[in-house]
Amino acid sequence: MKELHHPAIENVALEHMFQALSDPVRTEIVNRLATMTEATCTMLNAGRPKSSMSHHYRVLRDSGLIRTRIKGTMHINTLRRAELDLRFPGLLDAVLGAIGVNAGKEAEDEAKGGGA
Amino acid sequence: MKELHHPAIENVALEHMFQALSDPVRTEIVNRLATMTEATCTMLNAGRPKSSMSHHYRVLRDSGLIRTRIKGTMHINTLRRAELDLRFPGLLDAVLGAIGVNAGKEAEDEAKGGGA
DNA sequence: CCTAACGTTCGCTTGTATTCGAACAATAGA
DNA sequence: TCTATTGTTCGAATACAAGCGAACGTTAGG
Repeated sequence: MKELHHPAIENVALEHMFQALSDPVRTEIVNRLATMTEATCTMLNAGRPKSSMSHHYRVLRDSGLIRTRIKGTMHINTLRRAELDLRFPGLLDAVLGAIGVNAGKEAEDEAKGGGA
Repeated sequence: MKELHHPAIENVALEHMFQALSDPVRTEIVNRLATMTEATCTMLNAGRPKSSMSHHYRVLRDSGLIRTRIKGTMHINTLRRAELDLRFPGLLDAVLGAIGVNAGKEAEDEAKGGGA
């Protein structure tokens, strides 16, 4: 079993978290994980090549935002909610809320023809 | 009077904000502004060359996090707290709290010799 | 053992950020 | 007007991140 690396919660750096969240592909992953609680990589690959997505999972893992556990041939991803809430109280909830707001706005923009 | 550009609050994108916050120099600026309410650029330049710092102010401005108003020869920076709280309720407070936690941790690490 | 499925890792290209000196613009004061 | 001060802008070097095909490793099933 090939273990993947996850930083200890005390070593999670705020800057790395923000960096991880600065890419729309990754905020979308985080957003989905927030509602689905867990998901395999293929469930989250939106038609994109897997090498690209694997890169994003790694960034999210290294930043401390998600945890990936291996079951059979597939990798199951979850948000590290409880741990993160201990480390940075209230932050993840606020971020998830904002991602939701942002996602809503993007949908609006698209409806107005701004996203096409 | 040379006006600087600030995005309208509706056009502030979450990803840009996170990107702006992904650099320790900038989180420090934000952290200081959170306690000082306002500060000129020289007050925030920690011995670094001003062209570098000016770049960071610009990133923070473009991301929507700070506002710079010009008074005489100096530029006075403030956080766009109220506006941001309307756009992403609770986010900025959580971020400021986290930056504080992070800053505290870094001070600890340094005391332990990890930061040298 | 052989093959298919799931993701990671490698190597490369392209694009974007950071850094900093030097030149510039705007204001204040002598 | 001349000079000092405050910050921005330009330009170039360097470093970092995204994207993707191809090769690889691991597990499941035949």
